[in-house]
Amino acid sequence: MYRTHTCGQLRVEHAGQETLLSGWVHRRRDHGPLIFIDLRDRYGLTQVVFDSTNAPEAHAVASQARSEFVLQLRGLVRTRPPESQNANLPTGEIEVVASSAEVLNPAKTPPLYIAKEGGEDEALRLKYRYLDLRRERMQKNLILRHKVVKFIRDFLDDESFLEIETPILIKSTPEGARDYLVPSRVHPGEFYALPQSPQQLKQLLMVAGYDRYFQIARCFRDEDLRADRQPEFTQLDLEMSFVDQEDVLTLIERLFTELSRELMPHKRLTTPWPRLTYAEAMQRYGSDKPDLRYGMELVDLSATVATSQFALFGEAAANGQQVKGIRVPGIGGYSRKQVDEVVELAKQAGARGLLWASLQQGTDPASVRSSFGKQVSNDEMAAIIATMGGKIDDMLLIVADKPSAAAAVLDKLRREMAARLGMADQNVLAWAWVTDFPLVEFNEEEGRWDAVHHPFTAPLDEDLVLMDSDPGRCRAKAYDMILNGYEAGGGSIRIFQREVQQKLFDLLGISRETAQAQFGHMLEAFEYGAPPHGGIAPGIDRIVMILAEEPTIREVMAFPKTQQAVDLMTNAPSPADERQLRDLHIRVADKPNT
RNA sequence: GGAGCCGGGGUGUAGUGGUCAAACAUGGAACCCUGUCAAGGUUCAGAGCGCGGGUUCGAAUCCCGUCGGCUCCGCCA
Repeated sequence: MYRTHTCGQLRVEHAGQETLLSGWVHRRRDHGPLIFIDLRDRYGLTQVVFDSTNAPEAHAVASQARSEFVLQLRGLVRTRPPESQNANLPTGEIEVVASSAEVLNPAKTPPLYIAKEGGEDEALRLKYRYLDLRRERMQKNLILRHKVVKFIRDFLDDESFLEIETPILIKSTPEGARDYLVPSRVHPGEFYALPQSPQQLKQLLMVAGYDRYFQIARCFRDEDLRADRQPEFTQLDLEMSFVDQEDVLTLIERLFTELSRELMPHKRLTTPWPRLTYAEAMQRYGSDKPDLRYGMELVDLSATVATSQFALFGEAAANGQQVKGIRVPGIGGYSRKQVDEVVELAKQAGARGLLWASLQQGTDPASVRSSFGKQVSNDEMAAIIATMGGKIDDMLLIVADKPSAAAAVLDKLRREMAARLGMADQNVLAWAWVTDFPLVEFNEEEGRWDAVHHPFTAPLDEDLVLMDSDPGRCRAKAYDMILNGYEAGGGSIRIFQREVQQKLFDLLGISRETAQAQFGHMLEAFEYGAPPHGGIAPGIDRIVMILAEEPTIREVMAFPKTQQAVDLMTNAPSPADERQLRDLHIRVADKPNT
């Protein structure tokens, strides 16, 4: 036996009991004849006292112990003298007086401090992840993650959902993200793909009659990484039969509202969740995943400046462009250098330029310091200020560009300014729905229509006719759940009628042969009685990241990869040996020079 | 594929052309110390500044290239 209690367990009521503890040396305070060791495991810290007069052998062990040694000790629990109790520790009212002790395993000086977090290069944390994971921050996050997944499982179980596993080795489909491929040994030259999501499989489960399915599913996408994107990540994959969009939204909203209240009781949220159409979100925020914790909405000035003599405004109106801006409060006093930085930021986001006007001196047009004051009349400036609701000490930032570019630039500026000004309340969970996404969008490069969500997404009933006449305006029964400026999940009601599916394939330029080769199993399945169905896939990593107030998804994953998709701990990926390659019928064409 | 930031004892930083064969803190070693909880005190050891070129009388410091980490754009149905 190694322990009778954990290091987070003992309290005053245990005083007088004999205890056996095992754990890591968190801190050691050596007073010579008296040594204190804080023994740590994932349950907490317990102070152990080693007294050279009462237990010289145990004391000798303690004097040899160092940080992160694994120790086992036996001793008596006792209430600490009142003046030496530690209110900061749950176990702070007691201590264990060691009678015997043993070093189960010594430890080298660790490259990371376990007791003191932060500061070091993240590469070091990733290389020694098993040490990093000992720290409170990662422990807290992984425990929260466990609780989130547990809550989801319990909730869905209560709602009659079945958790069903789907294969990791599946058929590659060409659309969407780049697949991770796995070579087949048995079939030379052929490959499995790892699922980008179990999309088709869950739809086939609906055909199979498992009308309420979910899975905590690992997904794989071979694309470049971001703070909120890893090559493998986890989704709550969920699908329901005999439902419309409202049924899915209602259930998921209830799940995550209850989850938020249960696990994050100190955070506020708005119920019912706000709903925005895609068009509305783009118009008001320039983003399909706006952070609703603050305002600073985009203002459309196109009408205000439609008749302006200022060439930039006039041309915009003539070319079907938009003039839009945001009002940033409190930065009217920005120096020329600071303003230039903001302009530079806008250019990085794709702006050709950025107009600005400082209301540091107030809203009288004559007192406004701006980049375009000489180009417009006082009346025009006054109209712009009025339309944007300008107040003293504001900075107005304005772009004139095609709608997509204006949206991208103002979204970037809105987020950057909100971050600088600390406008987002950390104690708010701004859940919301974005609905009515376009069904397809035109791919300029390839000269064809692409599915915005995926090729099984149903169009809105009333927009069905647009699939022929004006596909770009055809809306879909597709929806995203958003949270604090992140896409927390997305889903749709699927097409379950063969004719509509064929119509969409035709629109996407997928020939019957191609459709048969790629989706034949789906099309065939749908001919055997497919129920109306739809679903959603919330991203577990992102949601936990936001709940934990962490800046990256890596902080809520046990063993994440770097931006180059490398695991610094195991050094994956690594070359395969010749024997393995031969078995897999693979020859490496471009070997790096080593 | 592109842009930006970072890279120095075990760890985190100061140092932005000579005063630096590199300072401070923490960690490490040794000793002192019976109530600490970031314990305290004394002493000692520990890096030539990611790597490779270049500029200069002189380079952690400037320039070029390269490698690694991060952030962002492209990409992510």
